[in-house]
Amino acid sequence: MLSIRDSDLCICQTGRVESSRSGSVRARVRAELTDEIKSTARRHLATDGANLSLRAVARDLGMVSSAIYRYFASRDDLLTALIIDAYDSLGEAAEQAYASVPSSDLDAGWMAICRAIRSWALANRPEYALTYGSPVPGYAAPQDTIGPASRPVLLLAELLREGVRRGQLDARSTIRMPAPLRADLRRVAALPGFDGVPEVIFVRGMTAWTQLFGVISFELFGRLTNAIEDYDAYFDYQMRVMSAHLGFR
Amino acid sequence: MLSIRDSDLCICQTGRVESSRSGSVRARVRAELTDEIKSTARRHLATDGANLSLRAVARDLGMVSSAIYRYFASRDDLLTALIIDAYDSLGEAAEQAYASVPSSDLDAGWMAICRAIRSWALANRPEYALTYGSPVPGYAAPQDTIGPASRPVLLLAELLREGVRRGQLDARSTIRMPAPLRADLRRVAALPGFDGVPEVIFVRGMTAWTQLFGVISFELFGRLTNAIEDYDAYFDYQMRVMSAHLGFR
DNA sequence: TGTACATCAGTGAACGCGCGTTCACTGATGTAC
DNA sequence: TGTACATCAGTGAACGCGCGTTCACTGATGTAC
Repeated sequence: MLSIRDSDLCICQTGRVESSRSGSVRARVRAELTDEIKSTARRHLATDGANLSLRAVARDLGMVSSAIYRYFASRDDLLTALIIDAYDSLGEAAEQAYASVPSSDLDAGWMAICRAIRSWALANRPEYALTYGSPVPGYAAPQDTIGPASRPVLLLAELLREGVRRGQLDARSTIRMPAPLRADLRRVAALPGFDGVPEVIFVRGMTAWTQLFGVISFELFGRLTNAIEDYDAYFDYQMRVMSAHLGFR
Repeated sequence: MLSIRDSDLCICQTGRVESSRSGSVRARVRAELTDEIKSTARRHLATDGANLSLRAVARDLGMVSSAIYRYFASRDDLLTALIIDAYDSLGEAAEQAYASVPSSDLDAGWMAICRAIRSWALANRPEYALTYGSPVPGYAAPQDTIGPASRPVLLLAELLREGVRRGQLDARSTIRMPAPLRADLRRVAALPGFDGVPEVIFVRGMTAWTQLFGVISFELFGRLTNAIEDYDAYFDYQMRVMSAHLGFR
């Protein structure tokens, strides 16, 4: 309780000096407290999972529970904010990893994305469960989450487009696709971000993408205990298998 | 409320006649009510997910909440019973599907297992989320769940062993496995049920297995909305890709 | 077959706790003149 | 620079609800003689 109040006062005192030039102090304090609420809530996710308690968060911050309502209209709104943040931070981590690799090396790009996503998941387990685990009972994700949620997968699309552009992806197929599946893939390939990726390659991308999250979920949700000990080696191997499946050359 | 009480009386009245020969009536009524509690709880899983409420279940059954404690020692015990039942019913469904196909046709066996598991998941969404989704916050699965939980994957092992026995699985590998991964796989291959499956084949089985649950989870947890419409076709295709990956011949 | 006692299912009240959300209010911060 | 008013953050009490679990009790079912 004291810590918050004290820091508020500090900010106000220093803030008052520059209040006229750098936007209102109130706005800055507000932004900071919003962040603090979110990060406290994030900590609670670890133990409570999706049945996150507003009151518990408020208690941790030394506030009265009703004060949270100045920042979030409801518990679900707070949850939504956490979900959006999670997708964004995952997306950013993956984007940075991909950017750090020469775009000519598709295999390296793929492995960088995979490893970044797994690292993020390991470092942010509750957030991973929240976003890629079972849906939260009684919670329906609003439209605002769609954009951030597709950020990671758009990176896959970028990788595939790059491969196509460079002629480094083999578009021949061994397994015949049924017509309805082809139709679905064609529709997706028309969406912005995915345009220009042939169906055969796109479906391979989906296989690899599913495998990526499948392996991570198996690891994090405990499906590999008593089987795998060296998770790093296992993950890397499985992603290499997918790299081969994607058919970079 | 009335329905339960009435049926109890019915059973008791007819039961009294044959009480001496077919085991105690009490035991039978007890077993029936235990089942009824579980199936009511199962219905609640659909809306409440893992934060299942004992009181709500009792209410639905027209009992007082404390009465449940005659059947389950705690809420977690009830949850455990549901989890065990889920694994068992999934395992049985998969086993039956596999048994209905000639054991010489490995591809057919694989597809039968996959489709049975997906069908079960679609028909039992909350149970799927409970067993293969994110772990329940604050709940630690006891030892009793391990057996049932491995029932489905033992079927994969059986399929692989059959393939090895018949010489229908190619044990050559294209991607080099690092030593620690090989060690892990060797350890698993020594467990009862998996014995005799070469590492290379076993790791392919894990790839396919991960993909199976990955695709189902993506479908059920809403990761494919706005992309795939014909889920059946998509699933079948992905499992065929895995069949090819397993390398039956 | 009948009686006496033990077992057990279900009751109802209580304990002690939690939660999300609303609302009238205080007092501090920001703004316009 | 100083004053008057509007905005806003945080309070504290309350509403109405939920929960898991315990416990002394009643009355029915089962068992042994």
